[in-house]
Amino acid sequence: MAEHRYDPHEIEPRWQNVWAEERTWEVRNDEPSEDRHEAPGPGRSVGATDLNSYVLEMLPYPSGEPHIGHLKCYALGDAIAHYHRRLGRHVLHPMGYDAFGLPAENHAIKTGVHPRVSTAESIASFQRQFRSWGISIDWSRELATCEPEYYRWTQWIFLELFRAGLAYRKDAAVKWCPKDQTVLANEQVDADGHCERCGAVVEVRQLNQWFLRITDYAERLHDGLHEIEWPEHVKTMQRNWIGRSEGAEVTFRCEELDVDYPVFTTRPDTLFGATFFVMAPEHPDVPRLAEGTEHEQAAREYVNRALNETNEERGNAERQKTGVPLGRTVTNPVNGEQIPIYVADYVLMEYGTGAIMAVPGHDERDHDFATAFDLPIRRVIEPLDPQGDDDLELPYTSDGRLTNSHPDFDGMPNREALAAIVAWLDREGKGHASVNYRLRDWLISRQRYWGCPIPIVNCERCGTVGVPIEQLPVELPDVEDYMPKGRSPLAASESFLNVSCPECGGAAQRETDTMDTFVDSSWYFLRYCDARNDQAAWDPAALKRWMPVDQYIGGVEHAILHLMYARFFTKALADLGHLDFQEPFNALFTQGMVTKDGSKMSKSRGNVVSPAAIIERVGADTARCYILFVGPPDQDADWSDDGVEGVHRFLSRLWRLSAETAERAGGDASAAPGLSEPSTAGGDDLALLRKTHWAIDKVGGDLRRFAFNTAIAAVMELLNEISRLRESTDLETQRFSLATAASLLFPFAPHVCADAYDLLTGERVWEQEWPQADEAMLESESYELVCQVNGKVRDRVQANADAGPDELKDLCRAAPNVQVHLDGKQVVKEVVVPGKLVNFVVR
RNA sequence: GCGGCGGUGGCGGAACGGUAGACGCGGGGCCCUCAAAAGGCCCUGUCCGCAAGGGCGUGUGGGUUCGAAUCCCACCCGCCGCACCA
Repeated sequence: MAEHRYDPHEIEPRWQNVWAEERTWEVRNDEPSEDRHEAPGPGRSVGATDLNSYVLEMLPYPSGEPHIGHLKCYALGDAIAHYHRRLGRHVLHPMGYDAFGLPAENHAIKTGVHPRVSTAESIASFQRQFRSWGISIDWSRELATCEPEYYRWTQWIFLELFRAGLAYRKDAAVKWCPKDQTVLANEQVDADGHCERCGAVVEVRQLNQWFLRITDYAERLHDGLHEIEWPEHVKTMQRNWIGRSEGAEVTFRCEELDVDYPVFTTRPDTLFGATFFVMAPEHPDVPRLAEGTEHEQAAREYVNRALNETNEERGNAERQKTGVPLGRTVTNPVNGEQIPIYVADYVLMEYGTGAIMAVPGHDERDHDFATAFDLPIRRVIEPLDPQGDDDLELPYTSDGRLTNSHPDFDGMPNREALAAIVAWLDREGKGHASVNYRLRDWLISRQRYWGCPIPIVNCERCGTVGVPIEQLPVELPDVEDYMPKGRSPLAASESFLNVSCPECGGAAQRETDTMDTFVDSSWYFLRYCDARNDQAAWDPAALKRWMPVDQYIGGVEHAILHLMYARFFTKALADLGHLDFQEPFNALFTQGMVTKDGSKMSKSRGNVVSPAAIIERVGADTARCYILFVGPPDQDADWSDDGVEGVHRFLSRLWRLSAETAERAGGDASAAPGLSEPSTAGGDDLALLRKTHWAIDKVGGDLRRFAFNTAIAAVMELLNEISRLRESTDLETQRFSLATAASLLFPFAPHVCADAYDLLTGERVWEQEWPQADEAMLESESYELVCQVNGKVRDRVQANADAGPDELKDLCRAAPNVQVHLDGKQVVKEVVVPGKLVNFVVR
């Protein structure tokens, strides 16, 4: 017998070539929506709407080479895509590149290579590696967000939003990174006020910026979470980010200046306890209020200091409260009291109205401030049933009943009083119930080169004018100097900058900011559906066929931003009549990180595992299989080179046994192709067939719940059994079991399984229906009955599958070691679980 | 502080309320070999015992149950997200 040796470096390219040449994984938009398999098996009732499936992994940011996290993500998605195909569905499984953005540009600045060039190189490297991994991508739909064919439609979407009033420009205090020389989105600044990318301390600047009105969608983004199958923690993060609070808007009036100041509060029940009023340093009325008072100078100095503070300093709740009185008062609308106005940095301009009513008796922050400034603290809620000294002290933030408020409300439970007070305010025209959100509008302007140009022309006569659709794309000019200098490098290109106004034809200038890259990735999943369309962003029929995405896969790091923005775009585009669905991703799976020696891989730690090196050593199948085998895919997994060897041994054994078995069967599988299950069997043959059906059942179930690690373990068990029963089973039984093992493992290790299946049957495993477990084969005629006494296992005996409870009890009672523990005792209860166990409770 | 997730052998991890530790790694022993590599077979939670068998075991303490890693209560520890959001 010839020596059979598993050689992934021969096997993998060979099958990759077949798939590339035959364009196996391409799907068409005009294929009839019917089952791909001629004869759907029993239980294969895939509904009409289920016949198309869209499996999508988050598109990679091409920088350098793919890392191990990419391997995990695409190994995961590929397994799902293959499984869906084998269930008879058409599967859209595309790939693209999120190719604009700061990292590419920074890298370019460092190395002197133009971002267009370095990005193209990275993309080429990603393509090469993805192909070497053998992932089943429809390459005909490949895209990169930096291509004019793509960003033409990014610009079109921007203009649609602009026309709908959802893209607007305003002066705003924005976060400015002095190192990257650009404005940052709130989300790109960490909690301590550092630039997320370079770590520099962020400053504040006033600039005229483009925003997208995501706040209009706060409520729908919040409520829409109910209808999608996402991990609970991701939904929670999104809810926290949206930050919905119910409360009331209450108007406080400054009589001296004749101005109303509405505030938002979640606690209108504590209104009678408001003893002062605080404005944020950024509040536009602060200078005006202080003007002419003895505090004018102090207020100005305080505001200046506060504006120059970093978020790190300002965000610290622990530090002593600071502030300055403005020398004015406002009227508390519920009791007419005049309460002093302060300016203090613990109040944020971005949230609510930038001003608050302060209730030191029932809010910790207000209490801190009142203590520091010796302001009155009034209790207006008392505990119903004081639990300890804490309840009798202020601030008291729990529920209770009203006191010191007003005869109409005193004594009322505070929740009830809250509603009653809001109703009263409403009647009096002094306030109303209100919902407030933490979410802010999305700042998309970037003073950077490597991004999608904002398709706007600024005309002195006509104002802000959108570029007409037929003039799109506004191409990114090929400038020499793309170093950021505080304004966009695009402004340096005269030919780009100076245009004639699309409306009046007069001299005008282009907008020179580019868009945040999150804009590019907020709609790419739509473009895949119709990636080569040069007449429109998509044909609605194509979206109807594929959208929404059935299964989206990616890292948790995108739990908030990317996923929120994509949802926002979907809702906005639906409102504009371009889409007929509200949520882009029906189901989401978030994969865990791959670590090395327990910590995150990084160049500085020197613990980076390169996918290319692993594949060079053991092949793509092993690498893919290992990363899915090592643990549940949603959890972090530690990379172990020894563990990889174990999986390599397993695949090696699968292939070797298949090759040997095929040879013993005559090596003419292709002459008589096909696979059928041996019909009559007994003894070990039956045992092996049973194990095979057990594995079919197990792997299918595990795939449906993303338990890839146990699915692979089940195939390992099956292979161990095949190997163990090698000498005592028929060749046909072995052939059937091995081919089934290859078939079940194909979604994880496609090359070796395609090869093994071909050797054994002469057929293409990816064209085969997913195996069906035979119910009858899942049950055997006897099983091991567990015999317990007082819940402890004392013996095990063979029982017939059809034995009744009495028979089982007798069997158990007769077991030798059970008798020992029953001896001299009285049985007070007998528990029988047919198919499992018998438990005698004795005294 | 708030919210979420988790804690099981030497390690990664399995276990619809029903045999804890599947599968893999690591370790030990053996076979094949002149030798090695590769491969194959067996053992491997822990303590007592020659063995049969028994005791103890899923972060801690309680509870529910014939039976708890699993359900409930309290607590400890770890990770992640948010955090002066009125």
